[in-house]
Amino acid sequence: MFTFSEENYLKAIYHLEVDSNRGISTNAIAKKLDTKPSSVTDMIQKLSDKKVVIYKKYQGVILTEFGRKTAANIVRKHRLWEVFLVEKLNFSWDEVHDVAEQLEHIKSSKLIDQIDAFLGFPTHDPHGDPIPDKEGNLKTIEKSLLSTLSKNECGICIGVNDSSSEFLKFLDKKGVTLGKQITVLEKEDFDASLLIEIDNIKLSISNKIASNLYIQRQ
Amino acid sequence: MFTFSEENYLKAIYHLEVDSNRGISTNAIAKKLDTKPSSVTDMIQKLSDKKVVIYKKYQGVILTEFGRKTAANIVRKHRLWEVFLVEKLNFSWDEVHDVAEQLEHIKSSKLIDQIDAFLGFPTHDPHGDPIPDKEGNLKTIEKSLLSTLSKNECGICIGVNDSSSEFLKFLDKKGVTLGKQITVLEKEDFDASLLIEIDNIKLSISNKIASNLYIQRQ
DNA sequence: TTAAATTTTTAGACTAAACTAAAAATATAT
DNA sequence: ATATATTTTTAGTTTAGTCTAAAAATTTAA
Repeated sequence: MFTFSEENYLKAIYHLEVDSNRGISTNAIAKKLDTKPSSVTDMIQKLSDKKVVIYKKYQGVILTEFGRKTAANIVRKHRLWEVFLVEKLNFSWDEVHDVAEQLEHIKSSKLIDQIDAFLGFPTHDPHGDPIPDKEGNLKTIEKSLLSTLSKNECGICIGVNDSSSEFLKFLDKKGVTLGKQITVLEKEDFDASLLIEIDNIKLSISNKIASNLYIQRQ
Repeated sequence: MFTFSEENYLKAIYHLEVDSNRGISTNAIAKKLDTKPSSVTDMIQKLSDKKVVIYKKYQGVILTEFGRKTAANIVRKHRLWEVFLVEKLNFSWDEVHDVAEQLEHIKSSKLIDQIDAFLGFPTHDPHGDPIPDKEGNLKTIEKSLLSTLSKNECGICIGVNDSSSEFLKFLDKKGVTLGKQITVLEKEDFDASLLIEIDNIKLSISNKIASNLYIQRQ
């Protein structure tokens, strides 16, 4: 069994491993968790004792298979709770994160299995991120950044890259939500902004926005 | 804001105050929380600094108004989660306690308000205990122990005194659940056991059982 | 390839929440 | 009313998780 703190470290390492094939540095973990590198070194020692990471001094850490599964399970709980909050309790997608950060640490396999079933076994959370299955595997779907679509291409909004509250609120305001069909009408050479159509409404969006929205091409 | 540990102390004191009109002793709290009296003294100092209890050395503690409301709110969360687990996630009434002990510490007023609404604003938990409202008030209903009913009296099962897993499983096995109508057919002088009727089935139960079941007289 | 910059670890300290053992206060019983 | 028993508090440790400051290792750059 792991403490809340240990679980948070595992989750951070899990997320950092996604876009890195080398050991995860002490500094990177410290930045992610907003703590000090010396604290990370201490905790890593403990996680190593518990066989969830492999650690050699100055070499960074990688998750063991056991560690990866444990971390995936925490992510699974986080994302299932997010779906629950949005689908059943009328939370908006920018409100769910802090509460899910707490709920992900509740220990009860029956609880999370029942939540899973209650929600109809969802595969993705309200930000479009995939939900790991019980074994820690996740099926990814083909996704492209909106900014990579060419003129006249269209697709379905399936997720966000930046899930900050500000960005999500902005999207809500513009009527951009998961499942919406988006067509690229124009691409502006000058500033790389896009003119898109969504729900028969034309909308001009900056490249920054377009680089943070995932689309499934059609 | 309170730590999990502080919240558990508050809840223990709140429950102990129900059947006591004097200060709650260090020993009583230690027994309730399965800890040592010296640990209780330490924690009480801290709770006193935080203005949730009034404490004089060797005199026990009482909750302040603020403390009482804080504690009632934790109990409110615990009981609402219990209802949720039973009504929505198919938990049986003997499985909910441990999970609710964890869920009661989740900090989000929106979450608990939405759960409340989602459940249709229930007034009692699956063991028949009343759910405090947002202000910490609870409306009690007229309840009697089954053992106090006379021959030929009847009533509705509305709660339990002992909510141990063993007792609740026993009741399930015998078909005794909340809302069931129970009629006392016979009272045995010899051992104070009862012959009752429930769902047209006759059942003989010991005095110990009858002293742990709450009934609303009809 | 050596000096400078960066990263990482070590050492020592702090806080929260628990513990044990012993001292102090209070309650009880003859 | 005093001795005994019980309860409560104090004093000193322990562990988890964090911190700062300084030392050590590694990386980068001239």
